[in-house]
Amino acid sequence: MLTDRQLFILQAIVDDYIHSAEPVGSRNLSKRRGVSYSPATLRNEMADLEDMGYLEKPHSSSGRIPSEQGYRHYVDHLLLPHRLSKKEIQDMQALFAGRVTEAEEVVKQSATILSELTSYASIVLGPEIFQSKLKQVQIIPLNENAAVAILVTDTGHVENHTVSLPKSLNSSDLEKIANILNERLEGVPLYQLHNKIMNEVAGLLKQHVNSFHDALEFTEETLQKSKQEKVFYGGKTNLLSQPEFKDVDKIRMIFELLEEDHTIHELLKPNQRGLTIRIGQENANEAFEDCSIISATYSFNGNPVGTIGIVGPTRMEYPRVIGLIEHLSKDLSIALTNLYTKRS
Amino acid sequence: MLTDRQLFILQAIVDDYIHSAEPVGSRNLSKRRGVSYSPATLRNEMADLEDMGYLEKPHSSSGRIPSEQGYRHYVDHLLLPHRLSKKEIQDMQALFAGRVTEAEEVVKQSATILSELTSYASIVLGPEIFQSKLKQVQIIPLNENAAVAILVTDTGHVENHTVSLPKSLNSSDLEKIANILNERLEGVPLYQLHNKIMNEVAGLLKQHVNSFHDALEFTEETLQKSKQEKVFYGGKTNLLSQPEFKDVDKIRMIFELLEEDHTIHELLKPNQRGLTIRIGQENANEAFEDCSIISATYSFNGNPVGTIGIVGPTRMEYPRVIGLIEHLSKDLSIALTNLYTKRS
DNA sequence: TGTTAGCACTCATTGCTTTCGAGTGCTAAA
DNA sequence: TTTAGCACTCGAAAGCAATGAGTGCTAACA
Repeated sequence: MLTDRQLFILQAIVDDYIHSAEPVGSRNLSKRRGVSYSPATLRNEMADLEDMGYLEKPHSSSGRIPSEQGYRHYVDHLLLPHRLSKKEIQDMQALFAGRVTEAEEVVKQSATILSELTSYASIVLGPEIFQSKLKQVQIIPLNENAAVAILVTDTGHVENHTVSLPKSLNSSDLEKIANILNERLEGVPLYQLHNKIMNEVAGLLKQHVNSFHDALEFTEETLQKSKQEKVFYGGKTNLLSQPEFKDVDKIRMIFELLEEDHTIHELLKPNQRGLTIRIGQENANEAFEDCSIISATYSFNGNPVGTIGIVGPTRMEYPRVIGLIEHLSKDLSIALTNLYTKRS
Repeated sequence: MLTDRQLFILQAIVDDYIHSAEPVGSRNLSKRRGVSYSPATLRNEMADLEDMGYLEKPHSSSGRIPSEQGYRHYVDHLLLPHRLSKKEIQDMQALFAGRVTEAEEVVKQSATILSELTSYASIVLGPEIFQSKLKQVQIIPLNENAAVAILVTDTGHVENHTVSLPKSLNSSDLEKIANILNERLEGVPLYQLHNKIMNEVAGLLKQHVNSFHDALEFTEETLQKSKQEKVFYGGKTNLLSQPEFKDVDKIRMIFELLEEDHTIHELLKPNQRGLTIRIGQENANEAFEDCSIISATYSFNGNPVGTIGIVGPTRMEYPRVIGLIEHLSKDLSIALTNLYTKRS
């Protein structure tokens, strides 16, 4: 077990290294305000901390840097709550000051703000819209082969895609189908659409439309949701300013990974609620071995529907980033939930 | 004026440097197949070419590299038409093989393909939709304060945004407004909407809706087009593999510029028709001083509506990139125009 | 007169030393 | 238990010679 003094020293070293990016030596550490031990004492303690795996040396005669275990212990036990500055809070609240009408838009802007405030890169997932409810369906024929299907949800989200138009359906059929869908499906959560179609709509279609098979297929296609994996990035370029990524190969691996939306989504998708911190190898991905990712879920009407996260070097300003993410994820959840419950 | 031999040598040097990224020396050049001059002769000619500004030396005893003027001359006078490979052509055509129903989607995918085929970064602008015609307007109230406005164009493009709902308009007013708009504005090109509203719609509104002033403002807001500057990027990460950008600061400047959509749009917006090649300083932007940009407009029903472009180092594979861009811009124009004219 | 061989020269790159200094571990004294 | 002292380590920076690909120039050659 670590003594109080060891904890204090570990904390001091991590704090120092986070800001300097330079290995911390005993001499400098002892000069730090608040530290009243001599270099020699510190050396002894630092050697012990290294033996226990909390610190490491880049080479045998250099200062110490925190190991991943060191960061982990710092994050788990030594973190002082960080006071956000006025400006930080204002910048975040400015997001919600305007009329919040579209969830996805706000979420995208969150990514931007977050990367600007942290000068790391941000990743934002979602919001997953399958919980929101269908408000209206529009089918707009474009030519004899294709139509645009538009789904509007109660959260103001609009999805659209083109659907192919079976020859067997004429425009009066389309109108009927649209009417049936709007009548039967308004207020139905998106994830239940498929069931509802099979159980209720199919029967009505059979009753009112001639070529039932085509009509059913067309209906299914019309109500297809866009792929769920919405991944937005902000401030990737910020990473280029970090000294640990001055090597182009390293940053290339990171950037290549950040283009794989699917992998990123898997990595960050909202499984557990609340804040997650992954340090270095904990990310289980070679490209991220020198990165830490801090992420938090945000929720919509009480259910987690997305994630906001920050990618930076393992030497990350944990206290501040955690403060920002916690604050923003809360604000975001409130804003989205307001948006949701205010609907008629 | 350059002699034939000088032209030949210039071409050989540019070709060589483009592929090796190493300064070209007389000795190696003379060993090149097809070159039958001795190193000494080449040295004389190279010195002359340098005096005339077509070549330069990184330092006094190194081989030559093309100057910007050298690239310019190469591009203007020495370019051999490049035969695209089967695979390249296939990859591009695969874009249009499927059902092409939405212009913007195809255009985005063009950016991806282009960056994959070239291993440079691609920039794609547009398509500017203001020429397309309004097909239908939908106004869907979300709550007492806001509604979603949806515009569908004859090209299958769907725009949507939220609009605030004046208290003075009730749902029957909204229905009336939507009816008037659809009746009067179908088939009207988007850029004429404003005029049409003022000239024709305003009168009808006054006639049918009580609070005329609110209604007019609401209508204007409803038909607001999204901002015209659509800029898509592909394969930025490719640039990290180029030896000229192994310096993080250089690449950071480029990436920062590539985040300024507005500047990029200004730089590439379709002014003149056809192919444009900007080499190094011709881009008039410090971040691009080591980059060349090759771009071509694509058109929609005969009018240029967008641009596809490639950003790479000045040492770019000009012949191949030009071949690809020309081919793709033509295909794209045809595909879009087909899409357009096939509409009912 | 245009081409080429020869040669001295240049300069980035590489590898090797040296120096410097911040840092360490260890021992012994306080 | 803490600290002063000291020898030691090792990366970074500086200096230096060797290497070699390249040049410009001159003189010989066809």
